[in-house]
Amino acid sequence: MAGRTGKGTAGRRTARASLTRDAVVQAAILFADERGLDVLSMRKLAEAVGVEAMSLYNHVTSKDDLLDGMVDAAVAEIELPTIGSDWMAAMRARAISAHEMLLRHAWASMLIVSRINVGPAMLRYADATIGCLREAGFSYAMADHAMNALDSHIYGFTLLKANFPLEPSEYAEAARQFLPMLPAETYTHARGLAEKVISGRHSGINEFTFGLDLLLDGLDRLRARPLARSRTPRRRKARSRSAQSAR
Amino acid sequence: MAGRTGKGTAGRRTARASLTRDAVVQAAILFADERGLDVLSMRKLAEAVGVEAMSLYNHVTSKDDLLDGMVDAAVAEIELPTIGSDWMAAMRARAISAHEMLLRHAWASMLIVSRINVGPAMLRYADATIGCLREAGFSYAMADHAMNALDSHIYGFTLLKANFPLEPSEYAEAARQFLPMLPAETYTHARGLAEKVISGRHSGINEFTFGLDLLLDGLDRLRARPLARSRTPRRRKARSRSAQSAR
DNA sequence: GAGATAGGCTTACAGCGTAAGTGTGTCAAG
DNA sequence: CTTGACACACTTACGCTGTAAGCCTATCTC
Repeated sequence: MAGRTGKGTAGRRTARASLTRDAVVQAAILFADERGLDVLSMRKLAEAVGVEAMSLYNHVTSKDDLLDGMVDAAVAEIELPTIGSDWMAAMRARAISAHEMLLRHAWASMLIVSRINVGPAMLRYADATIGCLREAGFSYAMADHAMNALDSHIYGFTLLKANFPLEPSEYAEAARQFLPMLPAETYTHARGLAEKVISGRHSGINEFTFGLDLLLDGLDRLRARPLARSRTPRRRKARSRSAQSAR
Repeated sequence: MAGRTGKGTAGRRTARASLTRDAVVQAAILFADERGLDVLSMRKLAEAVGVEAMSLYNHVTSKDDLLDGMVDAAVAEIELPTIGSDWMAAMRARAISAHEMLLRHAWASMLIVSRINVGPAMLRYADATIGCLREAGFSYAMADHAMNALDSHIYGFTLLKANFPLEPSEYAEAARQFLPMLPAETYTHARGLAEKVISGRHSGINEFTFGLDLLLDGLDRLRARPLARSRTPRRRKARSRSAQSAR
């Protein structure tokens, strides 16, 4: 699954061979950015770089290998959290940086959540994140939970947003056109929301930072008092243990 | 894009025609549950229901139409939040029910986040959710933000979990085998986490409810003081000292 | 009976990932 | 300068995909 290491024999550089694994991966990223992941095929990518399809296989072992390379290159663009400083600011910056990368590369979210990623950039990214949280006083288990919750938000939010086919400026008009499909008796509340968007009193824009800050604030409280988790009475009794030590 | 309406001419029922759109969709769901979405092709599905591939197109307009039908049937399995009762319990139950459905139908998360879904079940689902939050005192805008944050967690978490190729019982052993790939100097913290899992002091299991409860608790606080609201530039940070803005 | 129709069927096509084998420009060693 | 090896591009071919187009017939309505 790993693929080639890139430049094996160090210094050698032939005059003819301009194509490299890295060039193929970069071309694939550019192609997917511009035309979409579903359009990316080995034949079309080959055409884009000026060779025949099968020639690409001299540089990647399979299309999956190529996709792995694309993912790791994309993850390498994420700003790593700086260990030691204010953890909340660092994790917030990390999440926003990841979100921005995922918007730049609309294909990336889908690839990341649908395959195993153990490239060097991904490992570095996870390592820096855990390190930042550990430094902030979280246990390994809590750091693991926190990273997982934050990543769920990052990928989930971005996927939902990327899927949504409209620009914010088009929301109101789209809602107006969609309204007739929402009979008032059946879909009272969805209709109410749509009308709010039409009226201009709600933009319909969902901010990435809304859910992110809910999570960060909650994590901060857990960090402050890892034992007594919440003030809400009902359900969280048995669970509060797993909050801190997770057996 | 919509697809057929199902039974057009009401009462008619031929003796011969046993296949219906619904039967095709249900067969596809069963197929995808058992063998995976990537294996599902029109030819294989046709074989499974005992017809030729092209015969399926008498009941669905395209494979995309079939996938739309699968998604809406899956969403229909989610327990709707009951309007009027304790909103937090209702939203918690909704999220867990959705999560369970997504685990039953491992293909569903990916389909839901990667296409536009406006089937009746999805509309009902969204409507009931907004209604529940409105009833709890959230504004339309806040209800929208809340639903989006919760859904991001639901789909993001489930996708990350579904992608992960191991059973919890295998975590420790897998971590042991993976350890040599993590040089201690380069990946100090990730290695520390892996060792924690190996030692048995951290299961490695990430609970869906961990992030979910962080979000619900945060929403509850926002609901209590709706003035410190969503678009706040940076943080609702009176008490946590590490207030900071990370742009 | 006559005609319409729903819903099977076969055929065909362009595109996919990639296994397998061929040809050639460039290198290091003799 | 020759030679052998290798890197790397090439062609061909296979089985798979979704689906357009058209055919055939059992069953319905009149």
